[in-house]
Amino acid sequence: MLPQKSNEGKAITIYDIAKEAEVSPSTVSRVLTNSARVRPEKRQKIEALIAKYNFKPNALAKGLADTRTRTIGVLAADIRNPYYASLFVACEQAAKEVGYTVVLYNTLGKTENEVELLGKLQEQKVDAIIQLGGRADDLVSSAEYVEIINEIMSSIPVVVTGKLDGTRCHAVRIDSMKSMELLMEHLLGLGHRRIALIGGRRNVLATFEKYQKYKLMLKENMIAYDDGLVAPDGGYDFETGYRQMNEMLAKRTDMTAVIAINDFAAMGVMKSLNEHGIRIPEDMSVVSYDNTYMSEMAMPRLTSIDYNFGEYGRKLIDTSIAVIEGRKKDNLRMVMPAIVVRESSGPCRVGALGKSF
Amino acid sequence: MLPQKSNEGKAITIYDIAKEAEVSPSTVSRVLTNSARVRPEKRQKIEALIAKYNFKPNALAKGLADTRTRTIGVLAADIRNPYYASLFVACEQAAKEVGYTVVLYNTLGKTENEVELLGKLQEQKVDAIIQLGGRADDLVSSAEYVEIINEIMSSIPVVVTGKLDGTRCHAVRIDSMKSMELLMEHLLGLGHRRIALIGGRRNVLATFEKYQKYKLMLKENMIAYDDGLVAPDGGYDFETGYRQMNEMLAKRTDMTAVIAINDFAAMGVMKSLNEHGIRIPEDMSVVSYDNTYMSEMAMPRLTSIDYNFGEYGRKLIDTSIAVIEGRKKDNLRMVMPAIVVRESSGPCRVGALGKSF
DNA sequence: TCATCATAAGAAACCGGTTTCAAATGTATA
DNA sequence: TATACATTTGAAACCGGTTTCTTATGATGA
Repeated sequence: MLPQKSNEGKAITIYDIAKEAEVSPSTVSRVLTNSARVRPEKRQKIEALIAKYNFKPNALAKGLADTRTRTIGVLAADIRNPYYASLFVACEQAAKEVGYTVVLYNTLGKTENEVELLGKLQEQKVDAIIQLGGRADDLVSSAEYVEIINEIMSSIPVVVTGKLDGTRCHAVRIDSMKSMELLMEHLLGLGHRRIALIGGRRNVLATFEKYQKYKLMLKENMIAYDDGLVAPDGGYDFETGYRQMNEMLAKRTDMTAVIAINDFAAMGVMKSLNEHGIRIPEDMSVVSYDNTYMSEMAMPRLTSIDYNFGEYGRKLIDTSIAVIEGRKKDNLRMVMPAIVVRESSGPCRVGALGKSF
Repeated sequence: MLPQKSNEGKAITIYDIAKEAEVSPSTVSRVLTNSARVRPEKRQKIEALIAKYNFKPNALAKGLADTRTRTIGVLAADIRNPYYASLFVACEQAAKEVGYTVVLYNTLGKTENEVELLGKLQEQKVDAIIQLGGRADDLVSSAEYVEIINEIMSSIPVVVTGKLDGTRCHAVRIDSMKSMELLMEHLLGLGHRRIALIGGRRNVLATFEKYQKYKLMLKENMIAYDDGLVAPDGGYDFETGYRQMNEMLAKRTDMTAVIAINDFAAMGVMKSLNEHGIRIPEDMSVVSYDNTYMSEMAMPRLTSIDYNFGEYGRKLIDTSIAVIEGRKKDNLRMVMPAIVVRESSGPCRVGALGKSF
């Protein structure tokens, strides 16, 4: 019943347009890409037909001919994590602004997926690859992995959020040292001296750096490093935060503040504290990293480190394109974190005397 | 220093392999696609070269030649929402199992983005498009939108999670009626009779159906419908849950249970209740939809409706491929919800007498 | 009016695969 | 050994664009 468009089944091509406009395909292409002048009357006729048929040039053919797809592949550890989701959306937005498209694949934390998906991105001839998390965030990466990345980099530039010694790939990183400095300054300023660290694995670069900075700042403030306040390596999830807080509370209760490795872990920490009848922030301050929407939803709302995803995404895309176009860029760019203070952190209520509960 | 692979700069092609193996490109293609028999010794030689160079056939060229890309485009409302993220990951997994790839675009809830991205998917010659949320979930869709979808459907099948009257597109939907039935049965069984509804917009099909079922079940249980217990149209976010609960509590406090439209809204509801000193579940039961990770993190943990994302994703992909391959399939498939009971819902402690706080 | 030069547009090659068609090779049968 | 038939294989066309090269057209100046 609907008025049938003439693109019955098969999609229409540049040749169809050319025929109807009585010009050669080359001319249609020139109008499409605006790569050369075309006599106004022909241009108009062609543009009218493009509009009439809602013609969309085949991106596959375009990519084949161009050897440039204007597509950037993004490999994320897990898009269900709001941290990566936010960063991905930021990349998507930034890419759009400069006429690029991003395609996303999830590695789900498995190295074999990572390798397989890198291969898929190569097949698809993306112009660059951005790695969000994954193996490239490790403190030291395996020789095999480095070799794989190096082979890919012989044809496609790779940008990571960590670092990859032994490769020439570019990196955009958050200044983890600075982020720990912000939290520690905040807590020390509130009078806290026994500060616990919950969640994370120190074989991840960003976590390692935080740990280092934590120790450094203790020393600078004449506070003895206390290994019992640092939870052993764990994960970055709710369960880890909950379990590690429980375990620590079973051994001691003299800390007055907790730094959780991210919002997920912080939620677990808060649940544990809650179940122990420990009030936040009166009895214990809780702060975290990432400032996802969970920071706002927590009760009380969480003091957290914000990364400015918009800027982060823009820098990732920007760097990728700079490398694609062969413009030289510094191999490492930093994103500056900021602290967002909310109600989960408050003045230390404990004297030098001891615990309050 | 690394031993240089011979794919200096340019990626190697089927022709390079053919030349070195002293066969024609056709033969290499046959080995690649396993589409015809090839003499074992040649096959072996070719396979050795493919491995040696880690050769990856150009997906663009493949797609051009095949007019089949084995790619399904997914248009999600917002991947930062764990609901869509989980569903997307489920699709990704299901697609992988059947040799397909999915590509994701975010509409961020804007119709103009949706239209633009649909166009991009057409350009990329995806074999099918899956819409997660967006305009296709509306109770009634605009004529222009229907026309756009119809035009796309003349070349690419579209599968939606809502419904689209006036198009022939397939749908995979959650049985919203059933999901409300499960929650109501649960609450009624616990003795609740004044049950509030928070969050959501009734111009969204799934929300409308829940509302209808809510009214129906009240009637079946001889409970008078009370408009004051149903919050006006709002959003699906934390802020809406918080605000609407606050507003309702300002007017009345006689309800004993709240059904939130999703976990985000439920978190807002819980915050509001918390600030009013209303205990969960002793004073008020709270239940919700989606069963995302927030259900587990809430304090107390949330009773929520689980959708089995794995199954949902599989059905979406399955339907898409069935349509691509021209196998007839029922136009509508359902996903059955289940209730996960946790600590946020408990027996109604209020007699017919009145409120408890 | 004719030579000169800039501009516009078409023909054809190319990107890297797949597939059809026909030819070549090999095997089985008479 | 000749014939028929099944396997393998290569040549060439094709998918739908872009781009180089060449030619045709139009404008400018002498």
